[in-house]
Amino acid sequence: MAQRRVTLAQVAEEAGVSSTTASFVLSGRTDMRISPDAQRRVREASDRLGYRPNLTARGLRTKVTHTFGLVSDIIASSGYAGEIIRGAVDEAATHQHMLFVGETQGDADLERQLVQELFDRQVDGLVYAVLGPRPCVPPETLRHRPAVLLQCIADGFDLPKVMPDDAQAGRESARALMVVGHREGVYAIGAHHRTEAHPAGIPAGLARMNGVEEVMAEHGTRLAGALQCTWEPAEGFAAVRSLLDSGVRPRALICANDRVAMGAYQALQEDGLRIPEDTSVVSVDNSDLATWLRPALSSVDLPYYEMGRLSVRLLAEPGDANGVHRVPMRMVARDSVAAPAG
Amino acid sequence: MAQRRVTLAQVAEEAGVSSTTASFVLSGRTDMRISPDAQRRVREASDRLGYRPNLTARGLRTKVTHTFGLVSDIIASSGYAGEIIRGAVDEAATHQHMLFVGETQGDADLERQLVQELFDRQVDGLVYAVLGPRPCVPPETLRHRPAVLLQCIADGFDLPKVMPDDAQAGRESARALMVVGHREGVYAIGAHHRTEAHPAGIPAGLARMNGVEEVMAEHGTRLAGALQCTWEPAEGFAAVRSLLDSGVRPRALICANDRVAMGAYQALQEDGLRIPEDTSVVSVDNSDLATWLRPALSSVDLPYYEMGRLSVRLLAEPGDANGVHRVPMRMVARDSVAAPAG
DNA sequence: CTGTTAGCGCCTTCAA
DNA sequence: TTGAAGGCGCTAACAG
Repeated sequence: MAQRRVTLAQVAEEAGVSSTTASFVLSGRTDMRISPDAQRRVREASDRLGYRPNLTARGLRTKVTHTFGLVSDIIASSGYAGEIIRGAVDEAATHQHMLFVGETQGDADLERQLVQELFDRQVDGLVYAVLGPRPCVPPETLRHRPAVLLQCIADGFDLPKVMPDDAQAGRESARALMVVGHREGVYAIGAHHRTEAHPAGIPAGLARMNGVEEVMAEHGTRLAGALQCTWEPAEGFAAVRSLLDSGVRPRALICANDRVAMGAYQALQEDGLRIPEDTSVVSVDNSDLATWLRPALSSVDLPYYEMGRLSVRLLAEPGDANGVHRVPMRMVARDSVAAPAG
Repeated sequence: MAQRRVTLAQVAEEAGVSSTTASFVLSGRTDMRISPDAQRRVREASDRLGYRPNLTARGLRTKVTHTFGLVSDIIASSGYAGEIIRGAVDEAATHQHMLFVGETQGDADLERQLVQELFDRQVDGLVYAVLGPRPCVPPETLRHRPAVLLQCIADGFDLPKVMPDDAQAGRESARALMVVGHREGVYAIGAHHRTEAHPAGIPAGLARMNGVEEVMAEHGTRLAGALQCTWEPAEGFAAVRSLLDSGVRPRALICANDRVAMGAYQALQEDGLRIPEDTSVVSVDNSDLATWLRPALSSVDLPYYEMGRLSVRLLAEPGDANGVHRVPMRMVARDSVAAPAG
């Protein structure tokens, strides 16, 4: 068992000063003049004894804990969304804060409880995150507290909100194809499928499609078609399979994410279509998967790390930051796009 | 700004009792008899005022914070290792604890500092994790503290250690092939390549190869060959490519992980070899990738979530748990294995 | 059955 | 330039 920790009082005694003096010296404050000699004695005593401040006590006294919380529905589940945590942890560290991480599995009760508990622990601020950009209702407790909403579309909450710029993602996807000359035979795969939770279609998908259509319109053209499917490889495969089976030879595919693109690759390759010579493919996520596919996949970066970072930064440097902060999504070009043949 | 929090003293006053009584009632202790009437009054006052205990103050007083820490070198970076965090967070929650997450980028100084700071915050215990199973030197501070080592091979630290059972993974891989009749033409891909950090080969790889060889020997056979490569798709592709180019038609491949297997698929398919009819493939990771490949890949589960969970459990329920805890790695059979043709 | 008293370890006003 | 005293909010001995 750890031997009893050294306290400030002990350091003070060892140095032959009062704890007040020791406190001033060790917290490096200069507004109160302490004689150089006393300073030295305190420092030496502290080192000799291996003093470490009790941060719990300090937090109780000052009401500032140098702690942030990150609560999300199912954060790490989606593989790379763990990047959000990394971004948040890193940014917290640069501000000398530690990060509490909590997960609620989407259970609203648990969520309220968790947020509550974090504030019971006197966190200096809280990031409330959901897995994908979507409407959601944060616990009321957040309302008048230092907090940031991540990927959470919530009207009536006057807080900073961090969102990926999905419309830009759509524009970047389309632009990558337009710029090499594609105009016809461009299909969207997994565009914005409807789910029980999102009867109008996934918000991210809708926003991206708007971006795609905007850019294609600027170039005097439009999508040849859009196939709905969930955002998994098997579904992407099936969607492209059905397209091919109906006799279509698409010139370019705009895939909802890298996993859908993987399915698309499988279907195209099954029919001997070459990427990018016969069919160009672009996608969104810029996950590792994009680099693993052959040929490597051009994909719009989904900046999880950056979003985690920014959220915490907004906590640490509040300023006047309420409102939506859109994190850029830029195309990372690889080898899956070429000019249309012929 | 949050209005001033309600304190226990205020609840006590509102209920017309002393704060001691209020404290006993609200922490649900029964060893001291409080009249039902007083209990009711305290509860009502607490509800009416919206009382929430200040956990910082409680922690200072009791020296128990209901907090654990998880510090690792580069935790979330590897995609699915974020699962470790999830497992740890979940298990902490079941023990009414919150989890601090910290990351050190492998910097030893930062590491010492982080561990120190977590104990300054009075965490009840600490998981020290590294990305892959490997020898490492935890900060001395951990020595006489409640801590668990995760994937960290450290002699001289008398602490519970959690490790994946890589030898079992090797046995499971080989067994899946043996059981359907493979004896010849079995190659290991990315077996245990040497790196700067591991001149003798990656520890996990070595352990697995031992398992593979053990089982194959039991069946009176051995590997036809082992190709070294780093554990990425491009390298797996290149390794299998070179095998095929040298005229070999392997009957089965034991891949170091799902990414290597993905590269293997690409090479095999390029040559028109069918999986599993011509060549069976097994692997380790059981990542999502295994389900995305066509045909779906049989892969030994790498239980990140479970390891995170177990580590925290060992913190929460210490018992006499020092020594190594091996977490089972079991084959998850899918569609990439078949009996050898002919 | 309940209240008084005394800290946990630290910071900070005030007086010397 | 320094020290004494008080209190952050809570719990735990010990009386009554």
